[in-house]
Amino acid sequence: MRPTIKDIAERAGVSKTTVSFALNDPGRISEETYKRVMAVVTELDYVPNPVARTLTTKRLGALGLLLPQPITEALRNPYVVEIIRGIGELCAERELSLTMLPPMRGRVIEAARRAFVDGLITIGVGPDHEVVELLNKRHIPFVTIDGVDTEATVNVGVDDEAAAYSLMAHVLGLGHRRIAVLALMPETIKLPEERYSLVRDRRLAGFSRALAELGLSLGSPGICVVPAESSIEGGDAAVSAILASSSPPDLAPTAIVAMADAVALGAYEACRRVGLAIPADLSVAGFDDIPTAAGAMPPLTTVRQPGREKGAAAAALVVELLDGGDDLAHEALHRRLDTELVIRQSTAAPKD
Amino acid sequence: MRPTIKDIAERAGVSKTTVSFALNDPGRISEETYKRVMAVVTELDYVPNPVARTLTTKRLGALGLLLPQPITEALRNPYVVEIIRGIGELCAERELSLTMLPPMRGRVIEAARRAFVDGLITIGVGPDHEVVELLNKRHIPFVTIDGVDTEATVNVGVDDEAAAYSLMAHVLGLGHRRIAVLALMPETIKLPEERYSLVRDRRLAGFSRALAELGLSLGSPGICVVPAESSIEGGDAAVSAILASSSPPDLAPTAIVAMADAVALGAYEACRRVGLAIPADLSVAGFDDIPTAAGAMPPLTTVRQPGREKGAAAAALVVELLDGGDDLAHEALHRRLDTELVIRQSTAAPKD
DNA sequence: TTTGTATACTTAACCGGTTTAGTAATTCGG
DNA sequence: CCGAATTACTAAACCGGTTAAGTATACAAA
Repeated sequence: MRPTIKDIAERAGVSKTTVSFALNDPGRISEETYKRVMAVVTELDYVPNPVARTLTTKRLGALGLLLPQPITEALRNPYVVEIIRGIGELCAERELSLTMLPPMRGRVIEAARRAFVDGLITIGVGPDHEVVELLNKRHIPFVTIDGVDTEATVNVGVDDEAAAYSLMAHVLGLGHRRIAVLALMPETIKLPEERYSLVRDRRLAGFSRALAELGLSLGSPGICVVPAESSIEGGDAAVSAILASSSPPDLAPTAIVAMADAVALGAYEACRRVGLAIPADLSVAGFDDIPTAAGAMPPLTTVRQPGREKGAAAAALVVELLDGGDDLAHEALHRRLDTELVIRQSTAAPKD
Repeated sequence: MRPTIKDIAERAGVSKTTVSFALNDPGRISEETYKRVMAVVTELDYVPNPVARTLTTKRLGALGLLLPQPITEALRNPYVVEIIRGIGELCAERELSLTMLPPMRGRVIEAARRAFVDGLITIGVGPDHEVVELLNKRHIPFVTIDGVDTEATVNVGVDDEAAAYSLMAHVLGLGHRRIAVLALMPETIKLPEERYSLVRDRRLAGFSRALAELGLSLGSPGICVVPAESSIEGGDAAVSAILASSSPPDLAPTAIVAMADAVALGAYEACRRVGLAIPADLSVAGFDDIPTAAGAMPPLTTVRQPGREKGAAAAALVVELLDGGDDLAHEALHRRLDTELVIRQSTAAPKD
C-alpha cells in the first residue's frame, strides 16, 4: 500500500504535524529533524495525496472547461481549439491544469456537478441556465464565453449580431440573392431547457438585419437556413445535401454563408467533389478566421473573432474571481472583443 | 458558507449516514425519510463536495494527459489534437473528464505530482524517465504514447523507424539528393535527464537507413537536419531560414522532409512567400496525415499514422488498468498501430 | 413465548492531509 | 535569578464525505 503521512511520522519518530511542516514549511522545524523526516520520505517513496490536501487548503490548481459536446466532437472545430489555447496561456502563467468536461449522462450539469476545479469556463451557456444555478451553489467562480452580458454572469464575447450583419452585407453587396446559411446546431438537445446557441440566434439576427435592408428575410425564396455540425465533415455533408436537392440546378444558391470556418471548409470539400469552382460557381464565406482559413484554396472570406484572446480573457477573469475579486466593477467583468470582416478570395459576384 | 452533509443531517433530524444513503443509495432508507432529506437538500441547495467523496471512494472520474509543453504550444500541432480527440472517445464512453497537465515550474514531473486523476497518458516519455518512477510511487496507472515498448511501461505507438524509412525512400526514389530534414524539437529541455524525443531518434534512424542504401547519411553534403517547432509557424520559420541561407541558391535543397504535417504546411507558407512552387521547385513531405493534409494545396505527401486511434487505444488501456487488469499479458499492454505512406501531389522528381 | 430476521437508522471510525492551540525546553532581558 | 519570549514539537480538531459495525423496532416463523 502507498505510504501516508502517518507512516512517515511513525517511522521518523515524530508527529504528523512535523512531517507536514517538513514538507510545506521547513523553516518551522530544526535542521536535524528536517533531515531525518526527509530521509524517511525518500526511503518510503512518499508522495502526499493531493486530494487529501485539497480538503483543507481548498485549492486544486485546476481550471475547468465545460463543453456542450463530447471532447471528440468539440475539438473537431479548430475554433474551439483556439479558445482552449487561449485558456492554456493563462494556465502556463499561473501553473494550472485544464480539465475538459464533456456532458455526462447526456447532461452538461452533471459534468459541472462532478468537476474537480477551482474555477470554470463555459461555452455558450445562457444566464438562465441550470448550470449557472448549480455553480453558484457550489461556489465555483465561472466565466461564460459567448454567453450573455447580464449582471448575473461574467462573460467574454463579441458582438455577434454586428459581425454577422457585416458578413451578410458583404455577400449581398456582391449581388447574391440565393443564399444558403449554414447555422450552428444546438449542440446538446437532450432537454429543451438546455438552450445553447445564443450565438446562433444573435448571428441569425444580424443576417436578418442585412437582408431586411433589401426587403428580404431568412424565409424569402432563395434564402434558406440549414443546420450544420461545426466541423469540416458537417459542412461537407450539409452543402452536399443542398447541392443535391437543388432542382432545377439554376435555382441552387450562389453563395454559402457559414457560421463557422470549419463548416465553410467543409463546403470546399463538397464543391471539389462535384466540380464547382469557388468563387466562380459558388461564393463561400465563413466565421471565426481559424488559422487555416487564410491558407485555404482559395483563401476564405470570413469574420475574424479572436479565439485565443477570448479564451485567455475568460481564464484571466476566472483567476481574478479566484483571487477574491468579488468587488470587481461590472465593466471589468464583461469583455466584448472586436471582430473584423476579412475579405479574401472565396467570395465574388455571382455569374448570372 | 456552503452547506455540508452535516448541515443537512441536523436540519433533517437524521444522521450523516442517512443523508449519504439518501444521495447514493435511496433503497436503503424509507420513502418518508428520503423525502424529508431531499427536501432539505433542495432547500439549502446542497451539492456534495466531490473532493471529500474521493478521499474514501478513490475514484475521481478523470483521466490526465501529461504534456511535454504548455497547452498553447501543444495544441498548435493538429496531430496532438487528434490524439486528444481519441482519448475523448473513451471519455465519452466511460463518463470521464480529461485533464491536460502542462509542465509546472518547468518540469513535467511536477505536473504529475499534482495531478488529480485516476489514470494518466503521457506523450513521448521514456521508460527510464523520472515521471515513470513517480507515477509508480503514486500508484497511478499510466500508458505512454510514442514511448518505448518495455516490460516496465504500457505503450501505444507505431513503428517510427519503418515509417520514416518508407518516406525517405520515396523521396530518394524520386531522385532527390539535396534534402532538408525538419526534425522534432526536444520539447522540454529544462533538465538534461528529461529526455523526450524518442520518436525523433527513431525517425532519424529510419531516414538514415534509407540514405545508407544509397551510400548517403544525414551528415552527407546536401543533407541536413534542422530542428523545427511542431507547428505551422515553426515550419515556416525553419524553411524560411533554410531558403535564405542557401547560397548559392542552386545548392538549396530540392526536398523538405518534415517530421510533422504541421511543419510541412509551414513550409508551404514559406514557399508561397518567396514564390516557390510545390512540387515543381521544391518537394515537401510530412508525417502524421492530419485532417488538413489531404485538403492542402497541393495535397500533402505524408506518412499516415492513426492519431485518434492512438489516443483511443491508450485511453482504453488506462481504463483496463483501472479496472484491475494487473494481470494482462504483455502483448495486450503494448499496441503497435499501422502506418501507411500516402503519396499525394507535394512530392515530384527534382527539376534538374 | 421465544427466536430469527429484515428494516431503518445511528455511532464511530476512517480517508490523508492541514492547522489551531498548547506544552515543554531553552534563551534572553533586566 | 525570575519572568517573558522564543524555539521545537505535539495532540487534537478539522476538512466533508463514506462505510463498517452496531442498535432498536417490527414482523415472521418455530
